[in-house]
Parts: sequence; C-alpha cells; structure tokens
Amino acid sequence: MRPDQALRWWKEVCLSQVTDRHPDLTLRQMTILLTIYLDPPPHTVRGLAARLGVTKPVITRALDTMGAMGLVDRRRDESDLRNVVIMRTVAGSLYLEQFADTILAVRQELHP
Amino acid sequence: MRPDQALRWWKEVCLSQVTDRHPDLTLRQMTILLTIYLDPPPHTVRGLAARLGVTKPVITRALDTMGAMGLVDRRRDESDLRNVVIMRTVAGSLYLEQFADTILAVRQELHP
DNA sequence: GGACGACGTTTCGTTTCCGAAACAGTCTAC
DNA sequence: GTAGACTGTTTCGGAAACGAAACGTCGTCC
Repeated sequence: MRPDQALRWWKEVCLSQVTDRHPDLTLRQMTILLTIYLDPPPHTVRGLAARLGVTKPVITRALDTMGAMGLVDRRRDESDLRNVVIMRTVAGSLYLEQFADTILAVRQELHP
Repeated sequence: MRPDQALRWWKEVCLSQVTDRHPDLTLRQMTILLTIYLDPPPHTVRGLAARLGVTKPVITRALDTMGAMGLVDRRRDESDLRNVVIMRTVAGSLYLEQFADTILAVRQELHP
C-alpha cells in the first residue's frame, strides 16, 4: 500500500465519521474506547492513563462522557475498593463493530 | 482483513497520535486537512462545508487554527473577490507525509 | 493504629469548539 | 445604479475538554 492510498483511506473513514455519526468522539476518547475493547482486561483509570500518556482526569472525564453514551461502564473492584474496573457494554461493542464495518467498506470502495 | 484487525490498526494509529503528536487535530480538522491535500483544488470554504456536511463557520474556525499551525494558507480569489481559495503549504504536506508513514509503520508492526 | 502511599474523583480557571444568527464585502441582473 | 443573492467572517451564549492542584477514600507497612 502506498502512502497516498493510506491517507486516502484514512480520509474517507474520517469523512464518514464526520458526516454520519452523531456521537462525535474525541481522538482521545476513541483511543480509550478502542483500548478497552481490544486490549485484555482488566482496565483501570491509572492503567489507561499510563498507556495513553495522559493524566488521570482525562480518563475519568472521557469515561464520564462515554458512560453517558452507554459505550462503557464502571464498577468498583471488590478485592481492592480503591480501584475501578472499566467494563465493556453491548452498545460499545456494537458501536465499534459498526465502525469496523465502515473501515472495511471504505477500503472496498477505494480498492475494489 | 478482518474487522478486529481493522480496529486494531485504527487503534494503534490513534494511540501514536495521542502520545506523540503535539498538534492535536480534531476529527473535523483532520478531515478538512486531508480533503484539501487529497482532493483536486481549488478548495473554498463553502465547498468544504458542503463536502463535510457542516456549517461554514466550522470551516473558517478550523482554517484559523490550522493556519496558525502553518498547515494551510488562505488567499483571496482574484477573479471573484468573494471567494477564498485554500492553499496547501510545505508544512502541511510534511505533516501528512509523516502521518502516512505512521499509518504504514503501524500496519507493518501489526501484520509483519 | 497511625502515617504514608495509591486510587479515582472533583474542583478551579482557561481554552477551544460548537450552532445559530447577524455581518461586511462582492458579484449579478434588471 | 440599485436590489438581491452570494461569499467568507464575526459575534453571541453555551457546552465540552484541558492542565494542575487539591480532595476523599482505601490499602499497606512499621
């Protein structure tokens, strides 16, 4: 794949996100969401913060926002009540599933 | 390419953008930038607004921000002074070039 | 059991973006 | 030449995210 093909692919996916999708996720929010669903659990606030190289409040706020959207869920860790484990949700899985479809559909369009 | 591979690819690219890149572009800003550099010129504010399905002020503000970063430039259309044509810059080309490298590098890492 | 450290959250003030409406400047048509 | 349509921009109030610091809660360790 050539560089300009990669850029074109990325552009079309971004474009479809801008035009179609109503819940407009931040780059950080999207990264957090993908990390939660693709990396092996358990996920904690400090773990995500360290992984992304951001401060903890960034994670907390992103979880607030995406939690309100139903994309993620939080639960206290019973074994260590200081921790909060981030849970996946059906809505979140569906969201990313559709997003993956978009990525592949765009690819199909560009390189039939 | 399978759906989860696509998501994993997208995640890693987003992650590198979050951790590395200092100028953190919005999804809309990135889409505008890519459209300017990949679609055939000339580009105008109303054209971009129609293409992305957003209002004109969104484009104006994004151009302000990215213009301050040196990623794009604006010039009045001599033949019709109402229009503003958006110009590419060396810095913008370099930025997207490096971004394309990131995309391909991540891809190489995931599927060696 | 009390001091210390770690966890996630909240607060504070600032910055940025947003949508809708109003705006100044320019072209066009009559 | 003047009314009207069009360009891109600015304004307005409101919403959201930011960094840095302080906070309440909980575990650990002596």
